[in-house]
Amino acid sequence: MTKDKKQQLSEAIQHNVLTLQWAPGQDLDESSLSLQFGLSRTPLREVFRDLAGQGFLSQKQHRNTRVAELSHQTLREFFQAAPMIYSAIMRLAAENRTIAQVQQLEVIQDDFEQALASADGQARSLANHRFHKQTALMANNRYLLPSFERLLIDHTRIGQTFFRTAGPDQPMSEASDHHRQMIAAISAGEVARAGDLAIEHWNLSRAQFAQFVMPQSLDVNLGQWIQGEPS
Amino acid sequence: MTKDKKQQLSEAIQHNVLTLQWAPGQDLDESSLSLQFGLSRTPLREVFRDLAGQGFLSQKQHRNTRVAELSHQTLREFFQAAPMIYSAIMRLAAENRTIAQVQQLEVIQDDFEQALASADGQARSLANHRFHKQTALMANNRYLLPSFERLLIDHTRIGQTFFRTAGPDQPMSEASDHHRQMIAAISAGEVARAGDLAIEHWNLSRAQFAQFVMPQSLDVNLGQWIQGEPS
DNA sequence: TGAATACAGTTTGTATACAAATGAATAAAT
DNA sequence: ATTTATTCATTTGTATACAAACTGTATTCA
Repeated sequence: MTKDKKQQLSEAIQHNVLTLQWAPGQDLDESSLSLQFGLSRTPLREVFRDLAGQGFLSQKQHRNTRVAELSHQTLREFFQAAPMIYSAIMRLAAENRTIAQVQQLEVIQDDFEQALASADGQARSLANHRFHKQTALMANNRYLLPSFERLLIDHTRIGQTFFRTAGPDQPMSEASDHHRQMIAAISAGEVARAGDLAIEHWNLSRAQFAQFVMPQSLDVNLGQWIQGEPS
Repeated sequence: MTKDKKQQLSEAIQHNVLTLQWAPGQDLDESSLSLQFGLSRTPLREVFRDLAGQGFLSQKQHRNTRVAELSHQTLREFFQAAPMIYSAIMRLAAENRTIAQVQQLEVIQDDFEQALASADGQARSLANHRFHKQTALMANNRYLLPSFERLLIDHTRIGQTFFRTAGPDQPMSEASDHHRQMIAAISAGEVARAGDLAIEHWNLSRAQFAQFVMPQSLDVNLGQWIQGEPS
């Protein structure tokens, strides 16, 4: 019944990164974490390496592992890639979904709506994360997955502010509406419709990004990227 | 003067995987490799983990590390993702390239043409690999990169047969032509043109893939069909 | 005979001790 | 006073011994 310690550690780190409880660029301490989780440094470092490979952490030779940065350069790259990848994932999900996966997605969406009703920003954001992660699972494409997951990590981190501050009003319920429509399109195998919904959903997200305040207090006008280009 | 052993090991593994000297699905032996490279198992396993994260190797809990598989399912996913990603990378390369990078790309292309003139299939294939890897570097997008690199790994592995068997005739010189046109488009910052060239180049590649006729019904490792030589 | 199980050998995973590298603080020099 | 060396404490990287898990073979029992 005892869960795998490495798994626990990995999930804890992911949670802390996604919720911004660990700030972008923040240093991690091997010895304190290994003490905390009852693991020696060897397996701990393997978890670090995995998570660095997935985009949660970043590592440099002979330097301490840290939470992956979120710079203005990062955001620029984000906007260049996100619409295309999100749309592709949604189209493939509509193409390759199984019935069991659709049912699972509906359960996750129920959780998301419950979270929206609550005041818990982290719960909202993480539920949203899980929704999109499930669509990626349904897309079932090992080549697209790593890029999508990286985008989703940073999307979730940036969206934190939005989910934390906003009440369950207009834009929130609109996002939830989109999710419901996505489920319908995926379930019906409407590929083009699913792809269009991804774009639509994405355009809604753009508004959230404007509220994001850079942790390292870089005085960047996010608007310039948001107004920017589609592609 | 002594190069980094881990780096050497990593490059050797990548080389063996890309050239099919190690067949897809083939088991790796930790102790023999650690002996061979004068490294203990700890750093060796870290290299394994990195390369598994990049798509060269695959790992499962309590099972030996192996060369990443190439199944019929893999190929299906490959065809779903490749044109879009290749095209996006090429467009971004045209958008973000620096002069130094273009010059570097020209050097790589010279190498490629030299390799085509030779009879060395591995050299041809690896030179082609380096060309496309350089375009990905120029695209300068951390989100797209991991997906592109995974595609390129398998593209190179599948293309091996083509580069090994064909002489420097029609399709080969056509590929080289494409490369030259890509350099021109990227250098001139012609984004749309670069994206179109990627699609065109990709359509040429499809012909190469046709040489690999697999039994559609069997989800077998491609490796056993590919490998022609001992050792 | 055949299935299940127990055992042994091999391989993977973890802990820990030690080596190498880094960065900060201090001392020396121009 | 600023720059350049030097030292030392801290942190990262590696080697190795040991523990846990898997695989194949042999043995037992129906």
